[in-house]
Amino acid sequence: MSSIGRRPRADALRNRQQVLAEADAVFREHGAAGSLESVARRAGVAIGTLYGHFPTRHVLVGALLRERHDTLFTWGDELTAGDDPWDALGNWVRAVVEHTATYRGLADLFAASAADAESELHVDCARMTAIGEALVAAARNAGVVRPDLGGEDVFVLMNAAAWARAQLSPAEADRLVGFTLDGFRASGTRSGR
Amino acid sequence: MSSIGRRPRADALRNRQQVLAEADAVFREHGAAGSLESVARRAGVAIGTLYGHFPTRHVLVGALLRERHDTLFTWGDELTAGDDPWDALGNWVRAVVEHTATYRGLADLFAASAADAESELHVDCARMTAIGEALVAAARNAGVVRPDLGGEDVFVLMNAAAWARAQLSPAEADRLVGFTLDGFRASGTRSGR
DNA sequence: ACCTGAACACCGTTCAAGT
DNA sequence: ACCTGAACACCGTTCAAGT
Repeated sequence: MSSIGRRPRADALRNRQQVLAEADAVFREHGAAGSLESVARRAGVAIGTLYGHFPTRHVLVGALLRERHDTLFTWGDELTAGDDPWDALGNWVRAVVEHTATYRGLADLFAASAADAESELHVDCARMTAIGEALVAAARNAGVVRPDLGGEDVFVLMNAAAWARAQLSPAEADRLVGFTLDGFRASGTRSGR
Repeated sequence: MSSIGRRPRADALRNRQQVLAEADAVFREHGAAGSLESVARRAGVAIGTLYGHFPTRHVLVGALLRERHDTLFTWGDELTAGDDPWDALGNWVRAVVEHTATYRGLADLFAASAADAESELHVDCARMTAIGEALVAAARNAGVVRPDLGGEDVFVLMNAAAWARAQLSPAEADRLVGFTLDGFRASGTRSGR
């Protein structure tokens, strides 16, 4: 039998939570590639303790995002069932862009994880792509997006825009999203005409 | 009097060129954030020699890009004088995206340099933005792009797409460029209708 | 069961000493 | 005028030793 379900030691639980809290702070300040030694230092634990709880950076980031992703993905599934597929797609893209920009460099992590099935973040990327795919399919059925648009296009836009949001300027990144979404529309359905 | 115009020592010149050659190789393999120690090692010089010639990473990258940028920017100026402003804009964007993707992480360097007037790459970013501005102005006069489009939008698209090209997939990044350029068009002028 | 911190390998950057 | 490489500060990651 494994130890699943076993109550963890009280100090271990506290260490784990301290590390998560400080990792969030360090990643917000210095990006998702921020120093793990500084995380351990700020959390008041030895570096080995950090590695004991989170063997890789992907696992640590994955633990930090777990809750936020659960909420985000559940909401994404609900969007799929809505009645305005165009607005659903736009709202989804904007929300994920904002989320992905919370840590500078998170888009790079997602890019690496999408291509690496071993990464702890791979399932998250797959889920994100799947939701995009569903939203695109609904919009395609409604005839509001170009017929050649795919879920992958949405994933690329979201990550590229998140990169721009964190590295260049939030406002400019939002403009980029707006222009590109307009480019996603089916010919002749643009709002401006 | 400064030593400008003075003939550099033969060994110094060779070291400089060796460092440039190996830096290009290392940056192509490992990105623009690749190890400078490995560059020096591969070039057969001490680390201090590298720093003597190139005091910062920006200076080194700037020296590597100088020629390519001269060619690129001269061509960009010529594009401005052409007779099809829409094609000119598209060709410019696609060429710069491909260029910026030669070193993974170069878009990040450009993003940092655009915001930092002290960076050796800042003038390059300013020049890139200025050419984009001129191309957008010409396209706006011709009525082929939305009136609210700016040169900054072009800069953002180019860097975000270069990021996507290097981190995700070249083909997908090109699709993103295509969609976004379509979003740049003035209402009612899309090719597909 | 978990924590500690030394150990190893690597890197960026500076600078006194050489030629 | 230029080159060298030791020195310092920092980091990622592992693992034997402790409790």
